[in-house]
Order: sequence, then structure tokens, then C-alpha cells
Amino acid sequence: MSQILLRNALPSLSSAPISFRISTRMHFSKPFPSSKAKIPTISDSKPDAGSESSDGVSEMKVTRVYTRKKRAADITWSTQETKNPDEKLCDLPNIEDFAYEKTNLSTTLNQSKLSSDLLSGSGNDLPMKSKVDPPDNWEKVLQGIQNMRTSEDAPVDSMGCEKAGSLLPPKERRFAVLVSSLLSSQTKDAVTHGAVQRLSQNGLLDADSIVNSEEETIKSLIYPVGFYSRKAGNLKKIAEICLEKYGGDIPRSLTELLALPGIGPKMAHLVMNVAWNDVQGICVDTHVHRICNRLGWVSRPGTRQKTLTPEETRVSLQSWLPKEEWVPINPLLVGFGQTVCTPLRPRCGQCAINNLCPSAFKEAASPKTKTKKPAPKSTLNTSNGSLQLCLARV
DNA sequence: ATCCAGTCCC
DNA sequence: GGGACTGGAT
Repeated sequence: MSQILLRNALPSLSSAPISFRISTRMHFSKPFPSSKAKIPTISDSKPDAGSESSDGVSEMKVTRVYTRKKRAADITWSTQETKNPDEKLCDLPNIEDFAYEKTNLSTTLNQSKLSSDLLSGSGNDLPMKSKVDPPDNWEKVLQGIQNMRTSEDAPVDSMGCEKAGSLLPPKERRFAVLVSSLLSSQTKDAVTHGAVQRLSQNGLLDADSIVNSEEETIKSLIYPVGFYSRKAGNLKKIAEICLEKYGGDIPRSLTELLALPGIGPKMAHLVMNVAWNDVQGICVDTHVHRICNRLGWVSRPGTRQKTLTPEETRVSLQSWLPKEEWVPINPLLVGFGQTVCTPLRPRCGQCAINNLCPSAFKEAASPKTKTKKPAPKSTLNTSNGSLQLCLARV
């Protein structure tokens, strides 16, 4: 979910792949509230959470410098200079622009195939090591997943007001993207959306006002999201850094984004993709990580073992997946992962590509069934997932 | 009761 | 490579 895609978190980031849905969405009717250093009020925010600042935990001033191990050092390509993007005002892309279009799918795939062929065909000059052969049938698999995604509605597709974000000036929009990304991880999209909206209503979606607000206020506004306390702290620190080092804008490079507290590879790539429209890498969240491994699309370097971390997955996936797919692969697999290829008990029976998936019907239904199961070891195969499912239900 | 999410910290 | 952070889902 939170997938990456901060889809939905920020209205403009909804990952709905079908454009006609847009018309059903609501729009922000009023302009973005000016946030002139006014102290935000906690009006309608969270349910009770009373005792907002009851705990005397005063915010301690963190002057510490965040030194981060440098990640993504492996990204060697396309660190190219980019023209100053501040000029463009209104045509910053929504995440939807990246998603597959129902009608364009074949075109997309054809393009992919084309570039894929080009990639493997010629002694290309990409700074990648030896070319990696794409997995068999990956285009069919992608097509199959896309078909599943377009034929059914995932909750993730049905909400958002994607135009709101684009009403903001570029700088504010980018900051909003960053905030949404920070809040979206792991939380339900609706929750994130609400939190972002509450911040927005209180004029707290820009670095200035966040720096001038109380951390307790931030906490109360984003309360429903997971890890809200840590995120509130990170948000304040990020706002300070953005204000001091980037004039209130967000960092322009992957490395600088990664240096922000609470921003890891997943969010950094997302922000690069969405806020800057600069694809430096694939945004790999746990859905992408899990599904790519189930499909056999990624492996530890030099082996056939599953990747152990999302970062390994990202590097492995990038080694063969045509770059046109780098952005849309995330919303696609996230939606698929929410509805069919779930972490627990994947619905292989209703998956259109179970004939192409090496992991189909192979995952234990309830992995942690370490309970003392009577294990009638007679005729029953206990490694069969559906059997365990049946047992678990009894 | 356990799993899950992304990042940080040990 | 595992726990902390949080609250929701199973």
C-alpha cells in the first residue's frame, strides 16, 4: 500500500490508471491556504488523542548533523545535469501520467520490448555491467497483471483528488510531495490523505510554517498515520534542512534526499520520480520486493536466490527492466499486491498469471503455523498451503 | 497473538 | 540482521 506511490497521499499522486475516474473525484475548492507564520490550530483534527501535549516531553533541539551511509552508490547512470525545472509551472506530471493506460498497454509493452531488444542486441554503452537477460515471459506477466488491475477496482484506485497538488506552485507542490511520501509509508491511503489534508488546512505544508510550528501540533494533525511521532519529528527536521539549505524547496538529487532524516531509498526514488520527474531508479517497496521475488524476476547477485532487501531487489530489477517501466511498475505491483498477490495467503487461484509464476500455489498459507499442529502425517501433504488454510479455519 | 510497513539504530 | 516505532489487518 503506502507503496510507494504515495499514491493518494497527495491527491495528485493517485495511481489510478484509468483516466475517466478523474471526473468523479473531488477537487480542492479553495486555494492553498497561505501559511504566513500563523500558529496552526488543531481544530478538527484527530478523534480524541486528548492530552495532546500533556506529556511533558519537550521537543529537544536537534542540532545533530545527519550523516548517512551513502546509499544508492550503485546508481551511476543518469546523474546528468538537469535543466532547472523550476520554470515549468503547471505541467508537472501526476503519478497517473506514469501509470499504464488501459488503451496504451500494448503500445507500452511494444515500446518496452523494443528497448529491451535494443538493450540486449547491441553492445550498448550503458554503464551497467554485463547485460542481464530479462526473465522469460516478463512481458506476458506484466500484461497479465495489468489486465487484472484494470478489470477490478482496488481501493487504491478509487480515491484522491489529483488535481489539488497541481494547483500549488512547483516549490510548494514538491514539498507537499515530500511530506506525503513521508506520511504515506505503510499507512492506508485514506489515512495518509486525511493527514495531508489536515496539514494543508492548517497551513502546514511548507517548510516555513512547519519550522514555526510545534512538534506536538504536527503530531496531532498526522496522528492517525503509523509511526506518527517519529514522522512528526522527522518532518520538522526536514523542514529545517529544506529551509536552511534549499531555500524551502526540497533537495534536487537522490543523494541529498537520502540525507534527510526518515527518507530512505523507497521514498527518495518516489520523490525523484514524482516531485522532480527525474527517474533515477525504481521505487521498490515491499510489494515490489515480494512480488518480484515470487515471479523470479530478481535474485542475489550471481545466484538464483531471492533478494534479501528491497535495495537488492531494486538493483536487480533495474539491471534488466526497460526504463520505461521503472515508474509504472510500482503502482502496478502495489495494486496487484494489495488485491491478489498478498503477503499472506496470496490468491493464486484467482491470479491470471499463475501459469507463469514459479511461486504459484507454493506459499504456505500460514507461515507461522509453528503451533503444535497435530500433524496427521498420514496421507496429507502438510506443505500444501490450501490444506493448512483449511486446518486453520477449523 | 502475530504480521506488516520504511527507516533508523545497534 | 534484528528491534523500535505505531496502529491496522488477519
